[in-house]
Parts: sequence; C-alpha cells; structure tokens
Amino acid sequence: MSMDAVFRALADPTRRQLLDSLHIRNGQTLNALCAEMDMTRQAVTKHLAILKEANLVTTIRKGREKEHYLNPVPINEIADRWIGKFERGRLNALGDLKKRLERED
Amino acid sequence: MSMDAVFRALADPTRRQLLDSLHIRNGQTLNALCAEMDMTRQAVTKHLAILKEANLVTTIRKGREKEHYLNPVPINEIADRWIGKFERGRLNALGDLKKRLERED
DNA sequence: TTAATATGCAACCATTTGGTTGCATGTCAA
DNA sequence: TTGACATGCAACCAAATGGTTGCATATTAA
Repeated sequence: MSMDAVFRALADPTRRQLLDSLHIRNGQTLNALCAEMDMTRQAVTKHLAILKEANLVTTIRKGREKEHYLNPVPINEIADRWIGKFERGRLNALGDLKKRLERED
Repeated sequence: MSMDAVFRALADPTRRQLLDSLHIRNGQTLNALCAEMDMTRQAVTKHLAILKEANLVTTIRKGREKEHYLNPVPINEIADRWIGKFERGRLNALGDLKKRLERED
C-alpha cells in the first residue's frame, strides 16, 4: 500500500532485475531466481522479502518449493499517482527552464 | 543518464518532497527549499546534489543565491522504458496469478 | 528410512546513507 | 567598508543496507 515501500524496493538494481526475471518467466522458485543472481540464496531471499513488503511480489508455497509471482499493480499506481503529475507539467517546466537559461546569457 | 541514479534519487521521501515542492513552485532558492524541510540546510544540499546527479534538478547561480529547477525528463524516461514494460503485462500477470491461486485450493 | 534438496532464520560485518556541527567563502546592502 | 546573508565544504556519527556464514527445518526421492 505504501508508495514509499515501492519506491524503496525499486531503488536497488538487484531487485529490479528480479522483477525483470519474473516478468520474463512468472512463478519461478527461489532456487530458479537465485541461478541468475550473482549472490547467495540468502541475499536473494532478503531482496524478495523487500519486494513482497512492497506488494510487488506474491509467493505460493508448493511443497518444499516456493513460487514467486510478479504483481505489477503497485508499479502502475506509482505511474498514475506520482509520475503522471510530473508528466503533465513536462513541457511547461522545460519551457520555464529554457527561458531562464536564455535570460542568463 | 543512468536510470539507476534516478531510481536511487526517487527512493528517498525527502527528495520526492523536494521534487514536489519544485513542481509547485519552480526555481526556488536553496533557502526557500530549506524552509519547508525539517532538517539543516546542509542536509537539504546533499539531497539536492543527489537529485542533480540524477539530472532531476538543474541549478542556476544568481548572485549569492542558487535557483533550482525541476527536470521531469528522467522521470518520463523511467515511465517509458521501464514502467511501461510492466504495464503491458499487467492483465496477463494478474490472470496467471489468479489461475495459480485457484488451482491452489 | 535415509539422504538429498529447498527453504528459513539468526548472527555478524563492511559500506552506504542521512543527518549533524563547525567553519570558510562569496555577495549584497547599509 | 563592514556586517549580514546565502551558500560551500569537511569531519564526524548513528542507523540502515546489502551482503556473508552457519545451522535448522521441512519435504521429496532413492
């Protein structure tokens, strides 16, 4: 729910890589995800916990394995609620800056 | 240029607040920006340096003051290049998860 | 049943982060 | 010219971060 958790989760390149990996192949087990990462399984587990906290990943226990699923909803919420705000002001902001820079010379 | 710097810059709530503040009123001086923040000027300076590194903020020296301008381009680049990817897979991913969850019961 | 496999958990560690204080420098105004 | 004001810079600090190792537990397969 908290946008802060999502931003924080997306800040780390390893975690974005995990999301990418799940985007390519959804439902991977912890071991499968670890195979692509250059770190210990325990480190990957911690990253996945942070992604789960941000509600970007959901897990399902399957026997002794654990499948991981991508939930893109929080990413879209950020896009809608936060990024959209700056997108609307894009051209105006650039125009203002340009004017200022020209006046500077 | 580096998307990583942008993600990292956006991860901190104080920095997002600074961007919000500049979005409301562009071209604010360091002192003006500090007035809204609950920390020392030096701390704000550090945050602004990180935003500048991510190319999210540009500055212009005006005498003894420094004006800060929002540059929304990197935010839009993230939206286009990275977020868009997950947006497209949104419905499918949710569908997959639902199927899995139903099969689980 | 027993061994291998998949994951969980905790302690520990180095580095980064986000903040502070103190002082230096440059510019404007009286 | 001199004092006030806006910013810059460096040292320092506590806490968070990202990683490790070691061991425990649960499930599957031989």
